Amino acid sequence: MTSVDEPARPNGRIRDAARTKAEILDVATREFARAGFAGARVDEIAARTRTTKRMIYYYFGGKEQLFTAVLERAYGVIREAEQELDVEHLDPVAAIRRLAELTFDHHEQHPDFIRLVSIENIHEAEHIAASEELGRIGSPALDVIRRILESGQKSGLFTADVDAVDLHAMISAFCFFRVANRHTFGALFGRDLVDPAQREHYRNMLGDMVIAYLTADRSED
Amino acid sequence: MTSVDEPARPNGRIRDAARTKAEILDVATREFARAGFAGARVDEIAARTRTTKRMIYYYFGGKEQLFTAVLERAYGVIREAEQELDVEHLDPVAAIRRLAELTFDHHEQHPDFIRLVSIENIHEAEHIAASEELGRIGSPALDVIRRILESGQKSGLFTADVDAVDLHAMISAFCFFRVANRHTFGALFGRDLVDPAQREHYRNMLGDMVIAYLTADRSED
DNA sequence: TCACTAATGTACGAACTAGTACGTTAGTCA
DNA sequence: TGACTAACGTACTAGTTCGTACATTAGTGA
Repeated sequence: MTSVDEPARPNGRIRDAARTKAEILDVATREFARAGFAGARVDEIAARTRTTKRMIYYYFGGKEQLFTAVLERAYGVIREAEQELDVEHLDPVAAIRRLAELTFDHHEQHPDFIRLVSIENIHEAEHIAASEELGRIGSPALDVIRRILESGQKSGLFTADVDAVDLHAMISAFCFFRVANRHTFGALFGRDLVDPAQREHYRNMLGDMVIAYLTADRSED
Repeated sequence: MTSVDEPARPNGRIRDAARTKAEILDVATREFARAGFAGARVDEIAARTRTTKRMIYYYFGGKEQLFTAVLERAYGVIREAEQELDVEHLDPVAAIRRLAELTFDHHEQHPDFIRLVSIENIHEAEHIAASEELGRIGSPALDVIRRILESGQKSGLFTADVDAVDLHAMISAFCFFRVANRHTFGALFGRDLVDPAQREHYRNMLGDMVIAYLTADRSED
């Protein structure tokens, strides 16, 4: 996330629309992720920036639109990361495993993003629906999966009938759940899914699961 | 969930503590699931019951404790369902598949429960932590998984090193994500994970995934 | 250098919202 | 049958929270 700090002019205020907007988005991301949409406080967000509440309304229009902007930026970060995906020089099995691991890493490194997505689902994705930007972005990762799958299926390594969106859902489900449901799962089963000591274990488990699914012989059913 | 309706006495009020409590819990479940903890309105809950806000405070003490009570009951429903799990007469492969399918079905049939759990995770499971009842319940499903795994491993059907809690996490992740993230996933990828026409497809996918993972040969890595 | 506008700050209000003080009544048990 | 209490209702308040009216200033282009 774009964090900004520079020596504020001794007395007078500095004018920098881009910086002010970015700072509001930074703080708002944390506040919405912390407390949910209804729980987040516009006054609290304003207090934690170097500007005032007035500016939130000036730049974003309202709480609702601010949340949408926060979501847009958060999804933008993922999209960028996905665009740098470079796994297609690997053989299909290694490529899928690597892609799954990168999803695993990204989710782990962006718990606020996970929380925002959970929150947006409580609101039935109404902000995504209201956002032009979010409506039209595809998923670079999906294209990558599509190509790897095709190549793996052609060479007979993978079971024929697996769909890219489904595989993406499977990988996301594992990675998302691990971070999003960390707290209830920990409280109920006494196991921290995000324990650093278990990180490699779960990372391998994900890869094993996906590869096992893709290479399994399903004729026996 | 315990829904209650009976002919209200023409004029006078009826006194039935159990019914009043249950009715409050019913309505509160829906309201919290709809809007999250902070977004839920105590007045709204009261308005939708046949009693008044006063009673919510009389019986539960406050909004926070009401949410905890709602969670306790919701988890109670799952626990009951899990106690009726009857799969151990099946061979290990069929038993695990059946167990996964029952989890799949239960999650699908209780979207409000899924939402409550998502909400509780936003609040870092603080209500579960505050609840004696929820702290001490184990998971009947977990015991079942443990026994099936052991039997499957003993007979050499399953890979040796799989842990019951991990397998439970894997199954839950798939089932939970499908329901919880339905809206954002649908908005971004144009696919409804809970589309009835795709139900059997995803139900099979889950079973295939779990069995493939459990029976895969991991020696080659 | 001056006028003009984008950017900013202050102060305030209207509506909402969790929670409570106080009064009432239905059922029950001695 | 009468007294006692659990169960219930009404009306209100204190504090919060989103949003805005109004005033101000920094930068910029003519």
